[in-house]
Amino acid sequence: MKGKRVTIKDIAERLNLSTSTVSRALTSHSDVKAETRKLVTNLAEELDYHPDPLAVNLKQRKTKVIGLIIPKIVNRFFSKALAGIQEVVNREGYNIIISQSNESIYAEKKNVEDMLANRIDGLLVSLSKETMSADHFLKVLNTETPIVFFDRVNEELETSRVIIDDYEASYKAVDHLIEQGCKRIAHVAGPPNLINSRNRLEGYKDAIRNNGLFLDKKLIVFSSYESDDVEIYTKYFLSLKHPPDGIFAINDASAIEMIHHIKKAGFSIPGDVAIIGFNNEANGEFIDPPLSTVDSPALQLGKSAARLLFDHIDNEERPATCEIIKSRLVIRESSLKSNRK
Amino acid sequence: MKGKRVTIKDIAERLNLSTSTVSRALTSHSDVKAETRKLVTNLAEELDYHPDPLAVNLKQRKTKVIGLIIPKIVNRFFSKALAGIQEVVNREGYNIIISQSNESIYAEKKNVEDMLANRIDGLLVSLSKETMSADHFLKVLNTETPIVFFDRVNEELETSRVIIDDYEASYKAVDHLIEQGCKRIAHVAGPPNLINSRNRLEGYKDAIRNNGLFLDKKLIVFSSYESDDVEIYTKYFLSLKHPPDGIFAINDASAIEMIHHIKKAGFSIPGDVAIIGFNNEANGEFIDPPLSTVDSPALQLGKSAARLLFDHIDNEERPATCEIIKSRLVIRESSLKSNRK
DNA sequence: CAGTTCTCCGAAAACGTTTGCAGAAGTCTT
DNA sequence: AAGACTTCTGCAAACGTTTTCGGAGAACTG
Repeated sequence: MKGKRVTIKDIAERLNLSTSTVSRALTSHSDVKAETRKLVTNLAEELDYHPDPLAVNLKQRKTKVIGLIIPKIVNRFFSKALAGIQEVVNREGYNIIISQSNESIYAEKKNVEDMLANRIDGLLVSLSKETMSADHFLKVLNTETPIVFFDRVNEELETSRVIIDDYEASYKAVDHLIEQGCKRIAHVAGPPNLINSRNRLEGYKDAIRNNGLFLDKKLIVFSSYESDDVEIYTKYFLSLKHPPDGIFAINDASAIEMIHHIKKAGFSIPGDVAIIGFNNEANGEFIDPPLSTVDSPALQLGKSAARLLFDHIDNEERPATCEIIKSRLVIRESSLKSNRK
Repeated sequence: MKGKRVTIKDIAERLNLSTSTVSRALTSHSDVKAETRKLVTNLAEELDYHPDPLAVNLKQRKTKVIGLIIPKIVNRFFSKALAGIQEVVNREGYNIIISQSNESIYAEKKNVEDMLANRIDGLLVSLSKETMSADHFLKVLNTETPIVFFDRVNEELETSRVIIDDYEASYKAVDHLIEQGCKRIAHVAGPPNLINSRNRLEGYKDAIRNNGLFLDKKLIVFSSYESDDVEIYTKYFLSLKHPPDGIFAINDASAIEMIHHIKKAGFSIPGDVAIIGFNNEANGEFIDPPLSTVDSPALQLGKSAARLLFDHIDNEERPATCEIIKSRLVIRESSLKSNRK
């Protein structure tokens, strides 16, 4: 006995009304007598009526679905952002269709195509590490579907975006390391085509220079986010004639792994080399030594991005804006050389 | 110039055909001359025609959406499962609507209601830690919507489920600890209403007993998955007259935090107490000492659950089954007392 | 060549809503 | 008391498909 959904027609028949009146009574849109409205809403309640989203959407020419393209769900940063997005999206009665680029530009393009074939009402995206140009998003824009980029954003397109204060965060982190007495600070940078990697790199450079230290290009490496990456550049750092006495890593996972390798090589942390990570991931607090890091509010980032997207969906004329979420330095022991803890 | 979607009618007009013929030509369903089919498909290709999923779904009485209810997205285990689910769901051309119970039975019930109001074609769920009974899922079953439980499953309902081999995994982990010479092994168990917690507890108990050790109830604590939890029960263990010399934890996060507290209290790992975690999360490999754990294949779990769900969607008569995914012991240093590394 | 079977295609209904238009009451104005 | 508003409601079209039914013509059968 397949639950036989209650339709608007059922209500109309039982009340001797037309479907139009019932519809109007329910959507509270236009004029219908208070009395009949009461009648309708009561019966609807009683029968546990829910309008069929399929029919409504077809009529309204909306899918009530927003697309999300991220590099990797399992990346904690993105799953946190997803949680934030999901919160506001659900509150709006929308659904999300997720797809992962897996850091591949090829997959990203394919995802965009799929999103377009389905009909989505809006698109949220954080670019893959391989993405250089944003041409594949032009098609989406042509259909008047709003896009909001977050974290790994694009700057060519006339779209809204929300990012964290990468430059400042980076500057503050490096500044802190210098305050602790570090003279040779290494930086593990992200893929250089990502704007946030570049911003962090700039923050790093400026902090070094403004403090009168020597900016040694040998102390900068670019992470490819590959798994065997970390061991390689850690060993590289340690093999230098003048190894770094401080490291600003691309993320906590990288920092934690570096600590492991450095300790194994017989150096002490933070004594020989101080380390600070990025993202404030779960385990950083409990490793040895506890990891200093930058708390990047991924959840809030997701929420803001989603809200911004709905702004655009609700108001076609809304001009594109850029929102910046403030991060926060979290100092633990891995970066504390001085004893004034 | 809002992209003016190409419809089946446009094709029909340009070819002087009826919409029905075009539809048939495209769906390759029934009889239409090869020649006209060619004509239609070519033009469709040329115009970049995509059937409007909204209309198709309304007609087909399907939403092409499956619901997913999990405790927390940011929990790495679940985000991995989500990645697996997402993979097969997307391949089937379905979308996912996600909701989190946040470990609350109240939220879980609400989520189920929402899923029902939207129309979903299937439901994937992993229960909250508070869930005792599964009555709130009966409504779903009444609408003939298939449900598949995974990991944190329900046993009352006549539904398919996929789990990991909790009992065996637990047994093997504890067995390993005993092999290493542990005599007093503690167990951090999960909420006792979750079947997988109970299975692991049983595995633990049997391993203890079958090896002729004394099963000390004082060495069993139940985790509530709250964040301040770990410190409390770690201190409890250490305060015992006869503290444990081995611990089998509920998950890696807990194990890592315990290691932190135990080291801080002046004990050595694995010397004084050996530890093994669960889930094989990212950082376990690089902490000090590297964490032994049980690798639980969340991705595969998600994939299997999703595939099972589609089996049910495609075939209403499919009987409910239970699939068990094998886990694997990952031995690192945190559990190695003997030197035969 | 009349009857039968096939092959292909079109008309129209259907899925469950929303909405423009118009008409039926009722109320107000003068 | 008749016109002019209001206020409420119903009809029917529409959203873009799929699908049932039946019909036209071609091709075969005897």
